[in-house]
Amino acid sequence: MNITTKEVAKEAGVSQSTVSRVLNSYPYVSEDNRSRVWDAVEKLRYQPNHLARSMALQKTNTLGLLVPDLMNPFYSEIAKSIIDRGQEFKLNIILCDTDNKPEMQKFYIDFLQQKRVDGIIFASVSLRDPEAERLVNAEYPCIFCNRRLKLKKASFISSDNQKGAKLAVRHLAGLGHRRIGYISGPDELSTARDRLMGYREVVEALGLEADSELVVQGRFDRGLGYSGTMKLMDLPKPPTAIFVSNDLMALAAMEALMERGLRIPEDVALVGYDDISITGHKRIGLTTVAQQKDMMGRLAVDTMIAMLAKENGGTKPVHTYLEPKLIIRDSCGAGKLK
Amino acid sequence: MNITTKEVAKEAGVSQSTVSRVLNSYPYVSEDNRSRVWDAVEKLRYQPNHLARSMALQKTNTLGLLVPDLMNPFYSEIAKSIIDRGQEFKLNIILCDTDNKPEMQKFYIDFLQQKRVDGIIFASVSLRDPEAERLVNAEYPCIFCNRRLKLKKASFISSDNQKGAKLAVRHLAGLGHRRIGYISGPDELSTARDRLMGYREVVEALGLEADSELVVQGRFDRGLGYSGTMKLMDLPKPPTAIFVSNDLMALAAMEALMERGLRIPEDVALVGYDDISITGHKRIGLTTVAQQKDMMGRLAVDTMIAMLAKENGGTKPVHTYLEPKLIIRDSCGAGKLK
DNA sequence: CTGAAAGCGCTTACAG
DNA sequence: CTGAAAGCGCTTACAG
Repeated sequence: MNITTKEVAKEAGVSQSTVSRVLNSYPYVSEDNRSRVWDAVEKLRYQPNHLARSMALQKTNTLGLLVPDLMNPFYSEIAKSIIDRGQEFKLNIILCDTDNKPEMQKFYIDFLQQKRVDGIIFASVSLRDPEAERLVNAEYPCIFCNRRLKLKKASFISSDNQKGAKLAVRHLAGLGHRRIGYISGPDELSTARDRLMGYREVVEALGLEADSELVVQGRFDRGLGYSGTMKLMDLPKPPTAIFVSNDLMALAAMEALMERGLRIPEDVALVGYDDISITGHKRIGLTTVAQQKDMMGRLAVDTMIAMLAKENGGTKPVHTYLEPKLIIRDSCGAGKLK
Repeated sequence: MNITTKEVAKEAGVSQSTVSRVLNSYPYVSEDNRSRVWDAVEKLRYQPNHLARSMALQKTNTLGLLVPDLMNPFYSEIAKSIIDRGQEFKLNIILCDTDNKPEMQKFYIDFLQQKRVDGIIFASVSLRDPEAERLVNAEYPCIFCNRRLKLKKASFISSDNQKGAKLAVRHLAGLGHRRIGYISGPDELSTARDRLMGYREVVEALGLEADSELVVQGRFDRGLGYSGTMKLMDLPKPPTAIFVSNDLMALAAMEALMERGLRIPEDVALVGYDDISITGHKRIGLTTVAQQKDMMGRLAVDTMIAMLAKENGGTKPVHTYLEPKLIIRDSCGAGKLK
């Protein structure tokens, strides 16, 4: 069925070794043989077998990518960026959606290792992730993208989430808000934890109201954005502004506020996080903190390539924090000033 | 570095053949040997090498999936559905985003073939796609999902797009609209062509206004939704309703109308297609035609599995049209009636 | 510059 | 029930 180098060799009247050398542009092959091989390749429509090649080379030129939720546009953008960047370097990406489930993550890690990927990029990890830690400790090539691992020797490319949160809260405070609610993400994720720290820091620094019930625990999914908002607005003294730790929840928060008949930003100001593309829609106009998603993906790939280049580690881990940026739209109230 | 069956065999004191038999739950192995092998596997943390296995078996248990645009939530949902369904059958999916570019499609087809995937699911194909046709004619296992190929012997799972468009246009007509604009997709795509046919059929059947300038050519991306709407509203006699052939463009159409100071649905009614999740947001409220995305993905996988099961084709191609469903929200004007 | 041969890590007739 | 051996399709020292 499939053509092999053996057939090509026969057709070209050379040995398999020579075919292989031509295919891999090995320098010392006579021009004559070189062109005969290429002719045969074309004539037979030869397609190299990556499996066999990977077997012989002991590397697959393939990376695994673990994302927690492909349905979240934030992650489809990250994934796209990683896939595109990988392709520039002829690196294939196997994309796996862990659905935020640790057991899925474990399943996919095993799977990727069995596929003998050259390394794994995690966008799905929690601060303390035993499986991921095991890999890092075993010197298996891993890069953490967006979410980082607590483990110091693990390399990551992340946003400066603490700073992002600070931008958001300071902005709200600057607009006169003293009582700012916060809907957080799962505490075991670095992104959620860092953003919460940023929020708290500004609340303290600026002497904003700091009742503990102003912070509600979310889960980075739609549902919690809704119920969290309801909970905040049910407070005896509800906040005048809400900062939501990701856009998906902020979108739901917006709906919760609408359902209550509250106007945004007049009654409650709202700020999200991530800058997924729909937030810029005129009907939405959500003020949010943008992350350099594309850069994050690119750097994750570049860092992985660097890691794979040095034979056996020895190199220092890379810890990169990308600059976040506040995108001011209508939902915070500042947009109206213009 | 990596443990092989050889090591496991040695550890268990049996031959590689026996290890292989145990690993693949081959029936005739003594209980004794069986447990020794499993013990060794655990002790050594053996991970089978899929590459070698695929080489020997001449199948990879992997499918390629080509989507035209991962950034469109419609396709990330399709992809998720296919990946999830694949996993239930231990089929791995390599997801490739062709970015709607034929040359990318060609690149990925080659790539997937080199990876020796067992088959390819196309969600990215145009009606006349030479590369895809070549594969189908060569009896290479292909399933077309959502977009179909003109070629009769190709199997596809698609929505009944003609019917979907008819539902939308009839609904608008039922609300009293006689002059309905239509923003189409690229003519070479089955989805676009079928929807256009549906639109035309209803326009004719109901004797609606049928000026040719009521139909503008779009490209299934945001930009064209915007400019197409502008073009329609610039008409000497603009339409009172616009049907847009996908939600991404409809979202942009919404913005274009807002920019013009036109109210939806009071001044212009709007209907989209796809029912991507954001259209249900309270701030958006876009009436749209829902496709059975999840079912489409599942069936694509199931059909592929059936195709792979029968040795050499001979079986008839599968042509499945899934039922679309009109989701009525605010943008068409009917929502207000309640 | 070139070819024969071994090896990558599995699976599976074949013979016992 | 079990093992030795060949084969899947490449690559690469090794020897010429």
